[in-house]
Amino acid sequence: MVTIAAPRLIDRLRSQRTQAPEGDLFDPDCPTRLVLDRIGDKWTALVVLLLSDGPMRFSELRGQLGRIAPKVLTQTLRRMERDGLLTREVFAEVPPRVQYTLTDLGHSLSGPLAAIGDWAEANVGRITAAQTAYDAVPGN
Amino acid sequence: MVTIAAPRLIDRLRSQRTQAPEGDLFDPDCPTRLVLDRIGDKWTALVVLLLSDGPMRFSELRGQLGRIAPKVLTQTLRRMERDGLLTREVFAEVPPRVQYTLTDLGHSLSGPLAAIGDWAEANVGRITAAQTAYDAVPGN
DNA sequence: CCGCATCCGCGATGATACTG
DNA sequence: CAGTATCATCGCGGATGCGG
Repeated sequence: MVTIAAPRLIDRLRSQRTQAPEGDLFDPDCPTRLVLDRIGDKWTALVVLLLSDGPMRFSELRGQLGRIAPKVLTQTLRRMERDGLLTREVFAEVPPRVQYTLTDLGHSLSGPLAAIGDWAEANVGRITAAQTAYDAVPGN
Repeated sequence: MVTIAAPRLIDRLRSQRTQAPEGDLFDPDCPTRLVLDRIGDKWTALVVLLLSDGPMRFSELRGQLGRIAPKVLTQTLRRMERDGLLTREVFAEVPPRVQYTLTDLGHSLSGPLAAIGDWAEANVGRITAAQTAYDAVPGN
């Protein structure tokens, strides 16, 4: 029933790659790997999805994420700012307010990420089922 | 110029969630988080993309991935097998041969993953540029 | 050829407490 | 409110060597 196939990446892989256009995921030395690392860290993907709806401030993000240490959230946001995924605006008010806004680059990532997220939410059941089935076999 | 938005996930987040249909990414206790962890680990995504083109054996994967320790590849493949993403077939030949094949579940993941991969390859330049720009500012 | 066993470093994550 | 500082942990990922 499932007939999705991965197109461009694999094609480029099969053909002898002489010069990657921009980046090559399968080149161990290509910084493209860094992108996957970022996406894969525990919070970046969630932050992108949250901010895709509009700017948020620190506490809002913290509340939505739940159980994230302030230090970790700061680290995540700083790294994302460095990567150009979001911008940070500090308002000299009392009480202080800091607003985080997704850049165009960040917005362009939210689409693919949402697809992954939807897939995850749709298929958790199958995965956990597969896990228990696997664990039920004595050999494993 | 970029106008992509993340749809369903956020909608579900905004509306008071009484009962998630299957899983809820923003619930800290939902195993959906595990999915992101898997995707985010260093090799799973690449393995899915490689296998989306057809079955491969251990050594082939190892060669394409480049610089992966056998132990780590084994761990990755076992975990993916447990999660129901691929199947493992051992052929009693000399020399022995072990073939890894993507399941339907695994194939259904390759689409979204390829999108992420394409995004990564297309935007590495912007990211690294943003990084050097960020690092050039004395304050950071 | 496949991959298991052992040892290990290190970065990511977290809990807690404190400050402008 | 929005962080910073400090300490502790934990498991990924890697190196190396051996076995079926």
